Amino acid sequence: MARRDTEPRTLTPLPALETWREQLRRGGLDLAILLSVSSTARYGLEIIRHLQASTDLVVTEGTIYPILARLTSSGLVEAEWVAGETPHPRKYYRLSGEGRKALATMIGHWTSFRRKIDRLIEREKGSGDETE
Amino acid sequence: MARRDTEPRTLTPLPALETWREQLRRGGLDLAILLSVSSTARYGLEIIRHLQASTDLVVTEGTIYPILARLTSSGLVEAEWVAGETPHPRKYYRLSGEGRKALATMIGHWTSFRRKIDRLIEREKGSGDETE
DNA sequence: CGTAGATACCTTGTGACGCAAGATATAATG
DNA sequence: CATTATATCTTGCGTCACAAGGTATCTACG
Repeated sequence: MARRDTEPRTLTPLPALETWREQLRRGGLDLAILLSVSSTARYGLEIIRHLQASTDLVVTEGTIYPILARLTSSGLVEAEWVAGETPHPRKYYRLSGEGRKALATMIGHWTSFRRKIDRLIEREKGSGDETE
Repeated sequence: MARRDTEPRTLTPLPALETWREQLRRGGLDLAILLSVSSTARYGLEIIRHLQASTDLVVTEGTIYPILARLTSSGLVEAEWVAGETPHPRKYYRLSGEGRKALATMIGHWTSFRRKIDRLIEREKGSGDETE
């Protein structure tokens, strides 16, 4: 447990930009996690490592377990304990049937949302934004 | 004030998908609003109409005024009252110098984030997701 | 004058969320 | 027994969007 003890815990009012970045992430986390367990069953820490390795998204334990619990209780993923094969039991999560439908819907929403923001960026970029 | 009185106010536990959609929006709202006032000064209700017209993003007054206040107090936009020319005074918002820098940074973050999610979707889509 | 309607801005109350930090559990090693 | 490594879960904090309701100002009608 000697991991993050060099940082004195974020007490600053967070310079507005940092807070925004965190906000942005929030919207994608559920989607990212569902995608992580969509083709293979994975356990908690494995999901964290998978996201980090494949997308650089850094998710901590305090973040992922509440989300997994929420996704489980709403029926989008199913959890199963697997013990014996590893030193410590692991809880594997996989997408449920309902989750698969939800995921398809979410991907649709994501695509639509992404398009809206991108369109706005392109429109405003070329509409007189020259300040120099 | 007879506008939204047909809907009995959302009391349902929100079927998980709805909550998620709202979460996703959150991350993009600041960005969308900054973009709205980046090339032209606009007042509150005008921003709402502009976003609706150009991107279908529906933002209500209860949402936009707190955000504008936050963006103003953190120095990313500047506000100016304009009275006399219209029946009712309007508060025009425009991007500040600092806001312009922040906007550029945010666009960078947005692009990077979007790429991560898109990559994840493509990877998982083609990695054994056939259930039929 | 009164009041009704339109426009515009702002505030309050509610529920939800991410996350750092810490707690808990298990098994192997010294 | 203590430590280390792995793994899951919980608590406390600050933050946010948003529906609903409130305020202020001008015009129109009688």
